[in-house]
Amino acid sequence: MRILFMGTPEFAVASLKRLVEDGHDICGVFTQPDKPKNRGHKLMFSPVKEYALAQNLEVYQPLKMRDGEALGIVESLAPELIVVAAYGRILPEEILNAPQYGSINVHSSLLPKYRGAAPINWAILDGEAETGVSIMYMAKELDAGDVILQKTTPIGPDENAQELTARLAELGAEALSETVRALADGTATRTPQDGSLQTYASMLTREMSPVDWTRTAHQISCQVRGLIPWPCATTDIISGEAIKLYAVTETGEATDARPGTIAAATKWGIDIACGDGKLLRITELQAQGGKRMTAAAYLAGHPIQC
RNA sequence: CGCGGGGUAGAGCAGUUGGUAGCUCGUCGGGCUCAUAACCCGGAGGUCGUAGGUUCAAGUCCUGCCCCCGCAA
Repeated sequence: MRILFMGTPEFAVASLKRLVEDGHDICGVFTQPDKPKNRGHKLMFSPVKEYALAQNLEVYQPLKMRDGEALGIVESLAPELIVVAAYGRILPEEILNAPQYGSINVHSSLLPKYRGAAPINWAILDGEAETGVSIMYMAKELDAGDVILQKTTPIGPDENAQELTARLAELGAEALSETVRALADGTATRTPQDGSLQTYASMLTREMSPVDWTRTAHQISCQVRGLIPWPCATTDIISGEAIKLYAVTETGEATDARPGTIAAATKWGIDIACGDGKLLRITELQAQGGKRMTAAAYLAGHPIQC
């Protein structure tokens, strides 16, 4: 099939890669304009652009979607289908409806739950037991289109958002592959979303970082895992300054220590008392100016007396 | 030239007013123990990121470069 792909971050690369490997004719790739990133304001290509260039695909980076230029490109490319995966822009209906098969989106949640910008993170933050991917038609309203195919996967007890994102990228690519095949066969179905069940996954912010140790060990674990790799959960009870928490485990051990106090600091990690009287063990962290390291390594240079 | 922090033993850190480097862990050897990522004793291991400069003397002051981290985007 002749497909126009739109996507930006690493998550989208898996889907584009799968379409290429499935032998589809990728007539063009839309991705966000190069922006000054990182220190020194270096101009960085998006992961999708890097991959597309390596595959000798035509890359387009329109600044605006509604000034007619983008539509002009779409019409000239004449795709049979548009596939969008984390493109990061709202597309006007003229573009969505241009291809004969329409436009479909790879979304990393089980719609109608977690519409919006950070579905993977919120699934973990909320302590969901499972999540998944949805392939749906794109509608005017964000992430509200009819669903074609969904795939479900359990969330591991120690899995963080970064790891889950990588898995869902693959799962999404798989679902996308099947969907495109079904569309071509004419066997694809479409199921309207039950709007009454929708939830919204808003963007993450720094304000979500500080850990409130009066919450339960499990809730805090979800917070830590859900905010990886950004903005990360932080706490200042270890050194007085904000330290990012990268990995924790629920030991299940009970403690009578006051929430937010360090119960133990060993080579296995730093155990902190939580609001439900259980211990949460910090196993990986990052101090200011430092690199991410194990709790044991941190303790070697920052002895804690408790 | 966006802002700031940092590069010292395998890892994490300290290093005072400039006088040839210490700590914790690991590692190696020995001991103890039914046993232990436990404990005791002993040892090895560093051209202090790199290139110059100032100085009788620089990890410690000055300059260029490389790399890392955070913020911001």
